[in-house]
Amino acid sequence: MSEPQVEAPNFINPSVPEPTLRRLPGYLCYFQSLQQNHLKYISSSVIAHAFKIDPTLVTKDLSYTGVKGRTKVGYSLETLIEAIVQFLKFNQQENAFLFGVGNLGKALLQYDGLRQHGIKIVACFDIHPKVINTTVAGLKVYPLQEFRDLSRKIPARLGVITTPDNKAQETADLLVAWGMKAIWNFTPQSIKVPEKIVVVNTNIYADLAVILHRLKQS
Amino acid sequence: MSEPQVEAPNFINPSVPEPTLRRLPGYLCYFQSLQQNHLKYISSSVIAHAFKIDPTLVTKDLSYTGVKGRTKVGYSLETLIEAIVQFLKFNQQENAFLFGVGNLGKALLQYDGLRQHGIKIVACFDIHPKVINTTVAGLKVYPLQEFRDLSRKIPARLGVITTPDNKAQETADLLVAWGMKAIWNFTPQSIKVPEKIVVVNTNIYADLAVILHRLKQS
DNA sequence: ACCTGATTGTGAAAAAAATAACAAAGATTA
DNA sequence: TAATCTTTGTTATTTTTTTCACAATCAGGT
Repeated sequence: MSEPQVEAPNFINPSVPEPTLRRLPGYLCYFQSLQQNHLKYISSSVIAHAFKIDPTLVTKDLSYTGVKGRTKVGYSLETLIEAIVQFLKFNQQENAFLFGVGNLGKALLQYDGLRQHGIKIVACFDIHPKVINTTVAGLKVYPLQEFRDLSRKIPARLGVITTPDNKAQETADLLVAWGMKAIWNFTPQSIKVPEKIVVVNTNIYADLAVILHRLKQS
Repeated sequence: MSEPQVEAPNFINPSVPEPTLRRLPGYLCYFQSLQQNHLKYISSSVIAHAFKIDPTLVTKDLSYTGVKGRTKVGYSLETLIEAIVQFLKFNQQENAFLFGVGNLGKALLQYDGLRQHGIKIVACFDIHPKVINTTVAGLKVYPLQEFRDLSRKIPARLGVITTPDNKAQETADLLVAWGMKAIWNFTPQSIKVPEKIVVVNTNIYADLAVILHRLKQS
């Protein structure tokens, strides 16, 4: 634990494959639970078994974070965890605005997990009088009109869209207009934004489709 | 609209690629919104543009559902929508049990979208006295002990896990023990189940990792 | 001091997915 | 009626991702 096992952070960073990026948070969660059980080291084959993938793939995924394993020992959990957290920027606070305080919006606002992974929702908005000015998870719900003002007062680059599906596009337009750099879209509706804006869609129906398809096959 | 444009449903079904399966619900939502705007036909190039992917890819995805497009016209929206719904089994009711009535669990219970896509949550369970016997979205919250009995009375193959992370594995074990065939795991924790059980993980941290990575690059 | 066997890490091969190229069909217009 | 031009749909190619094969390392035991 004395010498640094992490090297070449993101300097030699030949564009991480997206599948790798998507697996890393899963590893992280797994490693953290192992660490709570007082484990110190883990090998790629054990990880691979837990995730039902090939050990080589695990090795390659982990290599992107810069960690080095020790022959016959495996990877240090502590080092791995720190490296992945840093690599994924889960320790750097990123402010976010949330739009649409319905069931899902409320769930996200009350969810500790986002905070623990660097996302701080700094304000939330809605257009329904019934929720406006109520408080959810310690945050006042503002009318959408106030987004413009607040976006000037509070620095944030990320907008979370949890509106009804048919409001997704106009909300996205608004976010872009007031300077958001990234949009996390929880509606199944595809949204159109300028080239440079980062958009990531979280669409549970995609997962549902996979479940139903596999279920009917088996 | 008179002759059937849908043929070869899933007979000649050379295992649909998972990426295709995951894109289809997005198309469906898009088509439905277009239909509400009284559009009748759509071409692969327009779809491709909306989703920022290659038109050929759209064509191939749609071909799995058995729909045939018309040269110079495109695909009939009505036919497409019906074909995708049938293909993804969104019109066949699938009963589900939900475990863990926290923020996320409640949000899912109150969410109409699942019902509209064939998922009917028939009962929900928790272990905390504070929520047991309360009612959420018209469903009584049962103590986990009653799962065994209820699973015998109500036929269901799908279990939804929305417990805290550290309860995911034991919940999964219970689901398997009482005959669930598929598990939809909303915790980031990877779970270990017998070979034949279908598991799909919905892990928002995977999406978060992609956002943060793209955000820091740009 | 020397095996032994588990483990990392890398480069090659295979598989999967996306894109490109192109042929065929058929609305639409001249 | 013929020409044109958009669109589908198929086959080939390229790119991406995963898996395989194997060399190098080195803890732990003999």
